[in-house]
Amino acid sequence: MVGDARASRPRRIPEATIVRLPVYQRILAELLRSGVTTVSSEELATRARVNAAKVRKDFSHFGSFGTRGTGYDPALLVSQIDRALGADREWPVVIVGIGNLGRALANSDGFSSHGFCIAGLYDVDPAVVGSRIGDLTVRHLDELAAAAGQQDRPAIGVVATPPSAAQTVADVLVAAGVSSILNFAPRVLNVPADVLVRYVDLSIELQVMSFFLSRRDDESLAEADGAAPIGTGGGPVGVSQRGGPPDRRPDPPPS
Amino acid sequence: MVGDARASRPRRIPEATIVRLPVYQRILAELLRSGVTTVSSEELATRARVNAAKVRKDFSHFGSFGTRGTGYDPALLVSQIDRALGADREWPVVIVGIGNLGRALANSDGFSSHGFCIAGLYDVDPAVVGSRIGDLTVRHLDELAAAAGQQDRPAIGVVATPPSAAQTVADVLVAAGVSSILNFAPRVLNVPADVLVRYVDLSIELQVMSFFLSRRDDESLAEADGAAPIGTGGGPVGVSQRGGPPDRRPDPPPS
DNA sequence: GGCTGTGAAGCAGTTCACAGCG
DNA sequence: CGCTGTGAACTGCTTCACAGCC
Repeated sequence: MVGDARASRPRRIPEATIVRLPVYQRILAELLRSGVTTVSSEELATRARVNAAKVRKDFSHFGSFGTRGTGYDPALLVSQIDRALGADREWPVVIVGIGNLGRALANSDGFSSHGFCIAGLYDVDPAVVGSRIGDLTVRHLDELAAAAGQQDRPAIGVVATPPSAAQTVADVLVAAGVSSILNFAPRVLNVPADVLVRYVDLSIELQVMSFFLSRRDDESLAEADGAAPIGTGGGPVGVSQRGGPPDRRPDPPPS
Repeated sequence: MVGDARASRPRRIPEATIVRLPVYQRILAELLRSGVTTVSSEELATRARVNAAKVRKDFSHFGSFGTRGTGYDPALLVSQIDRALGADREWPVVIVGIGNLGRALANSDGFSSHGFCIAGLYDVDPAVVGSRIGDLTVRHLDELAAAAGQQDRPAIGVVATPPSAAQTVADVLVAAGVSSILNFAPRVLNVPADVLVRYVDLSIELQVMSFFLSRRDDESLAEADGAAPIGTGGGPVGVSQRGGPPDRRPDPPPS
């Protein structure tokens, strides 16, 4: 809102905001479906379980779409968020590792919605290669390597293999020209500096929960101290949060 | 390190640190297996793709386990991290929603390792209820509700249902006495303030990647500006990071 | 000399609180 | 008067830089 008034150029949106946009979007889409034509930051904040000021600041990073005294138009917001997220293009995704998880992902509709299409399924197990999932045939990983400098090369690679194969697969993906990798294997990946890796890691999530669970136990045992429990403000379990937003959760690094 | 010298009481470990501990632990376990008896913060940092100072500060939050001039003893670190994470206890986990994802989770060894045990699998689909996975039989969700005030009640609940069922399932989990929920459904959950929810959301991850992908495209188009690309320091793609740590990734809130 | 442990500086993200517009 | 948009304060995390111990 200072220099550049051009609404087109996003100019530095914080990553923390980016991660919340899809959540708002989901909520807005639902409101739209139920015929709502205006929504306040307060209303959205409640549904998203965040602070209303955060909602307003998040939106302010890419424009002023609200009407003072009234609120926001869900339809407008949805389209602006789509644009900010780059959902106007379709990114081809390949999934490597067609076990239970890979299959779950392939069937998930997290892809079909919102500008992604599955461009290929890969594995190395002869028992799996050649089988069909939806209208796609699982191919051998070697064929992915061959897809290298092709015009049809994938933009995003999903690693759903056992950890022991993850680094090798990542190498193949990078060689095939992928520039973002979503890694479900519990392993830090080594990739070139210009490739983005994000991690989804069940066992980290569980261990974080374990931490808060035992923390809580410790606290109930130690019901003696001063006034506040230990946490930041009045939070119940140390850092952790009122039914949701311990907001934030890093992703592991590569090996 | 100020007042209480008692090594037992963790005294406020930042959540950001907690999330990295499992990563270090994994790396340390591997080093141990290969017979390494000492490791520097630098070495660990490289493998974890983080800054060495961060590694040292992370450990410093729960004690001084290193030897100056030498490094850390992996075995000692592993045991200390385990303790900090509360891995000395076994937390019973229930999984609700036995589709592809639920099955993948049930078969995953993210549970068996590190102090978790699957205490129950639940679904509502008659085609699934009664089937066996490993040595567990899938039960009807109603039986979970019945498990309420029991001594054997689960500590952690995993929601692996379609989004439309997620809130209902969360309610049942809370009623059954669960105090942490790991939600794989793309939906913000409403739970009481003392229940911790963490979110794992494929479509958010993809959309974040989409953002960075289009961001990058925009940048290559606009190869004109000043010296630095746009990002914080010298990072290649705005915020995003050298092959890994855009460190951080919030979780959506509940509806 | 090497590497840990840690104050202090720096930075990112959140929250407050209010000015400004409808 | 209500609700957005935003400077400014604040909180938490990261990084630097170095003192201290081996």
